[in-house]
Amino acid sequence: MAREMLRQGGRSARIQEAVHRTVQELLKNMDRGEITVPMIADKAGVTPSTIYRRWGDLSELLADVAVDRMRPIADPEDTGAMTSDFEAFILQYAEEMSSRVGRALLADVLGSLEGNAPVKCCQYTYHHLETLRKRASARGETPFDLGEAVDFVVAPIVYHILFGDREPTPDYCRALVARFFKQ
Amino acid sequence: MAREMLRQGGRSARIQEAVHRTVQELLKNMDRGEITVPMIADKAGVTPSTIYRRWGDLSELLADVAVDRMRPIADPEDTGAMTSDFEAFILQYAEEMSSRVGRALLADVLGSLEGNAPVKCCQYTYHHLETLRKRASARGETPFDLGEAVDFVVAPIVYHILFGDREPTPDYCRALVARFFKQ
DNA sequence: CCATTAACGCTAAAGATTTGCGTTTAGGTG
DNA sequence: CACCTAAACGCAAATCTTTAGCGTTAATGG
Repeated sequence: MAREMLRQGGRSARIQEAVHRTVQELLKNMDRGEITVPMIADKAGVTPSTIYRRWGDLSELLADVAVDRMRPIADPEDTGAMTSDFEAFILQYAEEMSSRVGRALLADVLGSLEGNAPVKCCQYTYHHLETLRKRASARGETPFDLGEAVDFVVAPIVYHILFGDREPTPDYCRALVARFFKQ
Repeated sequence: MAREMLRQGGRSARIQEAVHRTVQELLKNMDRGEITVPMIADKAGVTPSTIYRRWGDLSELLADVAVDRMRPIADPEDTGAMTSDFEAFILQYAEEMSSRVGRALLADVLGSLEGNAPVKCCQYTYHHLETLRKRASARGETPFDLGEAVDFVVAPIVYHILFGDREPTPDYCRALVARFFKQ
């Protein structure tokens, strides 16, 4: 997001909502390279200057929307055991992030020079991992370390998606997970 | 780079050279957010349309320049043993990539939607690691696996730089390296 | 040395971004 | 609850960026 809103209610919120929704719809139907601020403004029923003043430029707006779309809606599935919980979460994470949409979200999040979209995005991941960790603790399993989970499993997956040097296939992801718990 | 040049000599090469040099100078003195194509064209003594036709847009040009700047100029230092070679290389890699300039290069490389800047950039890393691996083999040491080196060490460093969730300090990097060789 | 055509320069048109100014309205205050 | 203040907006002019047409230059191959 650009700056945090000083005014949260009414018109301001309605416009944010309309703009976000418009961006998401446009992203479904066209390449991000073809999307422009005036185009978004028109479809959202707002003037371009409103968008420029509020978000700065297109990449900040896209990053804002991307972070919003990445926000967790549900906790990771509970499969009954830590390792299977973890593996299930990672497989879904890799699939989502390596999809066309996921790659676009990552690009948008990392493309914002201002703001702190990257940190927010990565906090969502930590949050999910933390949920799994607590769940494991509650079961009496010896929990894993958050930082190590990111280093061993999440980081490699994201690296390969970003640099395109290999595909994060389910087999590859399972191997990462296995290596992590066997360390 | 946009497409590969069909004509490599004379004027075409001079212009590429001038534009690249101009971009690098501008990057030293100002934020990338303030740099524009007409500004580059002016300082390089070219018309803007030439840049647009050849590179497409600013982010492609920046990616092209960034890849160029990342191209290895020298092999990693030879310290006499594989583990110290590897650690020395990683420490330098982390320092370069986490610097102001390095973060900008990474952002530019990953910011190009077209082209294959990310793959090229990452191939440079593989090339360096391969050099270290061969050198170890020649010494009679049992060499490490390239893919695992990226997964265990390079990927976490890059992840933390990109998402800003922690600093890749020398201590942290050394711990990654130690974990890799102890695995 | 000549022919071919990729790549360039110039310029006008189209489009995106910024800016000034008046208006609306959210959030606070008496 | 009516009022005040300033944030956020709409509108429109000015500025800047990007695209496209067309003639010119010069790299490459014969």
